[in-house]
Amino acid sequence: MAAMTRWLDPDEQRTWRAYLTASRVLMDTLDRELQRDSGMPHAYYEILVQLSEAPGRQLRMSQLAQAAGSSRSRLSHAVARLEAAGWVRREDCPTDRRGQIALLTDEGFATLAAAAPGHVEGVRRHLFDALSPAQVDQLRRISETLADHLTGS
Amino acid sequence: MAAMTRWLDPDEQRTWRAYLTASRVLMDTLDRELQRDSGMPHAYYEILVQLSEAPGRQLRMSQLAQAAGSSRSRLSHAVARLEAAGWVRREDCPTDRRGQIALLTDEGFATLAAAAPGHVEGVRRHLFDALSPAQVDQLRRISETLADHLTGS
DNA sequence: GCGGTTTGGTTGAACATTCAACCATCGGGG
DNA sequence: CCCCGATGGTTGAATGTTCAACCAAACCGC
Repeated sequence: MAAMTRWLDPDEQRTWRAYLTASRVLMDTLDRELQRDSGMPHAYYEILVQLSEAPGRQLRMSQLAQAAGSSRSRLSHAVARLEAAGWVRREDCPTDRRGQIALLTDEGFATLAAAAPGHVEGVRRHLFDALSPAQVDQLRRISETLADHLTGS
Repeated sequence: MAAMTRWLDPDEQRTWRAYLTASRVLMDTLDRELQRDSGMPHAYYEILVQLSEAPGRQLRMSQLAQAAGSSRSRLSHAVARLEAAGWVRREDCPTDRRGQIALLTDEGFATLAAAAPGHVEGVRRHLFDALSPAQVDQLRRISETLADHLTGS
């Protein structure tokens, strides 16, 4: 037997709607800026960032998928595109014959280096400039709590 | 001449990463639950919700696009699908021969009513249950500030 | 080392979104 | 009244994402 639905009260409704709108508009804006200035969607930028921060600028496909918050299938398609663009290369993994290693090419690194300043400026303008230092701190705690809660369960 | 990039300091980095992860995982989770339980993506759910709350359960396409945070093109495609599913119907606008009115069918309303409890439960479980009342309040203020900032500029 | 399960990764089809081009109508200024 | 720019909406192609099916290699127990 089903328990009664715990509906949202008016305050929660308002919070949820505001959150939905804000995160949608923020992401849309950053995504469009990145596409306009660097010709890639935010998800692809994330992949390049993760690779650039990995030792040797390379990662196993699975680890890269995890780091970039992507499904393996999605990553597979994405890396195929990034490879076609010359920004990423694939190599066989020496220790596991099933494995593939994605590695950031010099050209990919250069593209990322060119894209980063504009994107960071966008994040600052659209997010941090609007919030007080206290709010930034609150947002960090809230986000970390949520991420823990979601991945923990 | 370009000004120096205002890079993110370590605290800001951490906040931005946490926010990215949390909002991505939250939305992915809710989206997958909605798809599994009701066979529609979150964006389509939003369209049905907006229609259900409009007077007469109908809206002009443009207003609906605005309300659902969608481009007109996207909405056009989406409504075509929703119409094929029998959840929405299109009618000509009597006062503007260019216009189209989208209206929620009874079947669409029933589908929405069936989907809502599960979805709301998901929002509560994945979002509100993880946060303290103070944090919920903070999140609301932050989100409203951001939305204002983004749509204002 | 054999057979079954799990893991790593890819593939193709279905679906969703974006972008630019397009058509029709509306509305305002000569 | 006519023209012209702005508005409302759709379309098709290109691009991304998801889902399920699949293959191969690794791991595990015996």
